[in-house]
Amino acid sequence: MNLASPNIVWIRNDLRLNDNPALYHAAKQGSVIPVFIWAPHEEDKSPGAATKVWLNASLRSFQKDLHKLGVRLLFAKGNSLDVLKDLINRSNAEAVFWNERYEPKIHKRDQQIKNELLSILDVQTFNGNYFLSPGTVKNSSGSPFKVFTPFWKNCLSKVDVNKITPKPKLLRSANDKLVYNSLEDLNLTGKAKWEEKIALSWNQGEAASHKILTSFLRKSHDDYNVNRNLPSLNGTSTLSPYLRFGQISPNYILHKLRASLPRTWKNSQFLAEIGWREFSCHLLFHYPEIITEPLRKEFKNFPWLNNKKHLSCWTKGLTGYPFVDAGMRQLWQTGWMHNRVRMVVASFLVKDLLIDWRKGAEWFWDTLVDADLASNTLGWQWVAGCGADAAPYFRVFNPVLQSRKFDANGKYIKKWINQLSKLNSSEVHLPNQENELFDKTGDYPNPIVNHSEARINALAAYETVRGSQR
DNA sequence: TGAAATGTTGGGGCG
DNA sequence: ACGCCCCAACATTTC
Repeated sequence: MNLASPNIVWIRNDLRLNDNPALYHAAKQGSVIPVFIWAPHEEDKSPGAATKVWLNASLRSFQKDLHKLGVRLLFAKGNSLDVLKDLINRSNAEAVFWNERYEPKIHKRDQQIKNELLSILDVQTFNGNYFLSPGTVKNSSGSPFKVFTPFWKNCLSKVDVNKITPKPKLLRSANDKLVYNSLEDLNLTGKAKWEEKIALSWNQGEAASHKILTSFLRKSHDDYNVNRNLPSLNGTSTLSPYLRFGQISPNYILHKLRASLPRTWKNSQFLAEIGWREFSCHLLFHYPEIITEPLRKEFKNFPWLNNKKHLSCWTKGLTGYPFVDAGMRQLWQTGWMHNRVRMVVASFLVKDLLIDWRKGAEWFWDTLVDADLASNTLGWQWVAGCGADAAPYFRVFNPVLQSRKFDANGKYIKKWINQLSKLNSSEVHLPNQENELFDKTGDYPNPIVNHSEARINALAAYETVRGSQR
């Protein structure tokens, strides 16, 4: 251990000090050089606009956190291997540490980089962002689970509940002279108003995620099963973007949950939702082609309509179904959408409009601050009925009934659609039906499709899939 | 982590 | 008092 031969910590989706095994072990073995490399061309899918806004703010925050512990976060752009090799040469590093990622292309890239670097120096990689490494959860016949419940049961039986890596107390800086780029040089954000608005509507740091978790466990977890479905409340944790960038880890959440509910934590529906994130990651690891292909092959030739005008109405929140439009506007304005509403807008796109789930996944990928390749892909396939443990195709959400059920007084709708603010709770779920409401709703559009007709069409399309299955 | 269509039941109006 | 019908209300089946 000496300052002349430091350890490089390759920072990726792990912008945290707590429970960060790569950072911790590097620090334990000597001085550290943390580096973030912007290489969007190496990703399975180049990060979307909203994620870049989040990433930008988060990197700034993490830079500060590291600085407080005595080290500078380096920024670079280009090919990851080239940057790492250059940094190794210039710093005389003796080892490189990182926390693993499991998206297919990235995972393959990392394996290649690891092999390449191992001929020069020591490389240590860790599973820091999931409970278990993908590939280690199999059923009795040795294949991956395709149904959530048995997967999760198996997961819970294997997970090491005490596995949490301490926060390093002080980091020894290796070399202050090394400079690549500034955060601004990475050009993650422009000066657009929406970018600023999204950046300001959140507090992106690791510390913020801990506050959110603490407050959620104290105030909201008890009523989670009911309140998580009501988008006008803050019944969900809103931790998704923090999990996406590793500002908080599943192990850390589990650690706090167990402290809060020592006897009943295993039954937590909230924890199960983190389980779905795990499930998605493991499935994508085993079936890399599902980013673009349906997991259930019989959906390969599904007769999507892909009406461009309809797609455009959906993205803009102009479908004429208030609950759907409110969700799409919340997404556009904040980079986030309540989970219940995500299911409804997704069902509307895929089933009422018969637009390919991949179009929806693209839009979410670009607009969600928590856009994660595995969760996004599997979530959309689930709604479309072609994924794992998927909603049966004949389960078609009625956007008006969902609205009445989960936003009875229209509070959520009115928050996001100004034109509907004057309607009472019986009018707000489906206005503009050839009646006198027109004066109250301004230019809010009429429904672009009739739901009951759309439902019949969707079921007919499903028949063709069932036919090809035989 | 649906909703619509269809079936069943039982109370009450009424001839 | 009785049978008949209507139709909520609930249950089951189907998509």
